[in-house]
Amino acid sequence: MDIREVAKRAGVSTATVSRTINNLKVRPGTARRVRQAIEELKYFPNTQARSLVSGRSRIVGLIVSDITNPFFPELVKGFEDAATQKGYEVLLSNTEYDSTRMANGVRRMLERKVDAVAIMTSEMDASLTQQLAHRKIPMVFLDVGTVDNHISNIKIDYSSGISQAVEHLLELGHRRLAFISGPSDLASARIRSSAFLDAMRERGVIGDPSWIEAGNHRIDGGFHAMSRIFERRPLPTAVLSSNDLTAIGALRAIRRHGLHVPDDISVVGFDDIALAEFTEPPLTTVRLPRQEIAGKAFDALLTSLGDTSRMGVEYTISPQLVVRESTAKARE
Amino acid sequence: MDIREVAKRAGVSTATVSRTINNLKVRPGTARRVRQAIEELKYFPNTQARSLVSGRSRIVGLIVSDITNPFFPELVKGFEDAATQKGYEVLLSNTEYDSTRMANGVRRMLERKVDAVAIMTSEMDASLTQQLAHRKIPMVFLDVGTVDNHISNIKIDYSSGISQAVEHLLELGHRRLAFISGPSDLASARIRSSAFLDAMRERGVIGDPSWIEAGNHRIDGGFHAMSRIFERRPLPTAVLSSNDLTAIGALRAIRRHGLHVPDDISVVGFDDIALAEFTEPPLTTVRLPRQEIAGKAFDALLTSLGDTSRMGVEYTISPQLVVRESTAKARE
DNA sequence: CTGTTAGCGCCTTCAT
DNA sequence: ATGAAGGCGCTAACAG
Repeated sequence: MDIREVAKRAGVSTATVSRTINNLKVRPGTARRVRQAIEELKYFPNTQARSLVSGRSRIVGLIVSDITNPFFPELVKGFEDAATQKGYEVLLSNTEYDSTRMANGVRRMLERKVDAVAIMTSEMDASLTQQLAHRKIPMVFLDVGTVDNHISNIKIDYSSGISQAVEHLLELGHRRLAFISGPSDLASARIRSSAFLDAMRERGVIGDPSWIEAGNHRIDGGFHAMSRIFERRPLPTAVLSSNDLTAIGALRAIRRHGLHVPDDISVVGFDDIALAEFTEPPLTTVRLPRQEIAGKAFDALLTSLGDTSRMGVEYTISPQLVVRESTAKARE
Repeated sequence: MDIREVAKRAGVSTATVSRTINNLKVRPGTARRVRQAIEELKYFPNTQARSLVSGRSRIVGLIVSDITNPFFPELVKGFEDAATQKGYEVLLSNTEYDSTRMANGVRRMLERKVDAVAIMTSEMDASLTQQLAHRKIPMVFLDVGTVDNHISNIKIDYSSGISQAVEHLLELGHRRLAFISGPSDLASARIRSSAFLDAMRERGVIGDPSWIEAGNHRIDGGFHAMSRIFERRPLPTAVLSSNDLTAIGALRAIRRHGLHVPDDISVVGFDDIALAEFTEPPLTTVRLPRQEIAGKAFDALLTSLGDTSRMGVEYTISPQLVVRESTAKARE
């Protein structure tokens, strides 16, 4: 079942069938006959042969840190939806935060001749991206700065997100805000921390760096950070967290400490993972729209692929505060 | 950068290079020279060309319901790990529990010429699997019975898992056990329900079907089912849930009701999703080893792929009770 | 053991 | 607008 059979049945040459499939110049009547033959034979082109000759695979790579981290599944799904809608397949690679695995992933991408790659991990290895850049494979990064030839970027306005959260808490009358940060080797986590300080300062509240306690973006880190916060006086009346898992850990520590959220302490997360809606109480958090991020990332790639001017593009994503039940008026 | 350049540099024919790559008979010395040339040129074979001629793509399909459902990420990861380790790529498809999307997924698999497919969705469309069967593409299912030509199955011993949970609760002195089921149109959920009844009966406890309340395998379903349970007297002293999300909903309803887990009511989940460890209190649950399921599924596929006798294989997976803090001795 | 040759299924000049 | 022919990079006979 190949292009020749279709050609025979439609009484044309294989070239004409090929042109019909690819929407090139074919007389309407001829095209119709070809399409009918295709229909009748339930023919579809052999992707391998196609990419062998065209040099384009219609496969895009997606490199993420860890698909079991609740941040990523939605991102992956959004990306795949966008890709499959345009007739692309996705080659997924988990780095597990490990550079060897990252290198393997890149190798697989190269072997399978991906047309473009989205790199949505937190940190990057320059030598690996160079391998891709060298072959002029368009890339898009998640918030790592520089747009360049073939390189696009999805920028996230963390400041805006953190500002909204701080604003929300200040409006509720909170003045003593603590912040549980992410791992300090994670750029996006550092940005969130300083955005917190900035937001406080801008609003004339003393943004004391000592109100920042270190977490690790996991539940246990949030738990321990919150436990350490309890050893200090005065206690904060509200706690902002660098991500939702951290906030969940904090919620747990607060409950273990015999206090109640939000009556005693307000808690705000960041990311809005699916679970945030179902914590006890439901978590007020800053939503990072992952479907949108994924969609824009794919768009950026598509743009680079279709464009002769090889410059990447930059899209900015704005997080949005989602108020649920873990925040309330400050009591004091 | 192709096989010819390597051949030239090594002073052999392309056929010899090909043989070296594929570990066929080549004189050691020659092979060494070829490998060195490969090394120096950083050559790797073009996958497309390879599969065009061999007819095998070294891509396996993985069809799941919804990657944002916490049950699946670990499964996907396990499967990809197993696959990439053997040099296969994974083509992932989300059905969203929708048969149109499922059909699209199968079409994509066919177009990309997958060598085999793992179908890990809850329910199946026979006409679609026939398309695959027709092309003699090996398949493996998650617990849907029949092993056949090219068709393998990963069987899950739900009865054992449910039994362990029931046993655990009975040992703790519980006699009034309720069960929150999954959606009745889901085979695996029905099996769990009847396994509950069987387990009770076997142990001489009245397994009253009215102690089964309907959930939907989501948090809200667990919440509402538990709320309905609270309208009845006598109250159960322990609740077993068809999956963890259901149990989380139940935990929440119990807390809202002013009762305490495990002091007032014990709760047991099923699946052991990552989150189960971090609920409040940490959830006692029956672990379904998803990495293992994924690994066995891929093994089954590999077996079918390498075997001339076309019969599929069956592996059985045994769930394992994980005792955490949501279960305690019955008070009465 | 190794080289030569003929495709795998498709797209793409180059003619017509 | 269409057809004929060559080749994408590789593997699988078939010779030697």
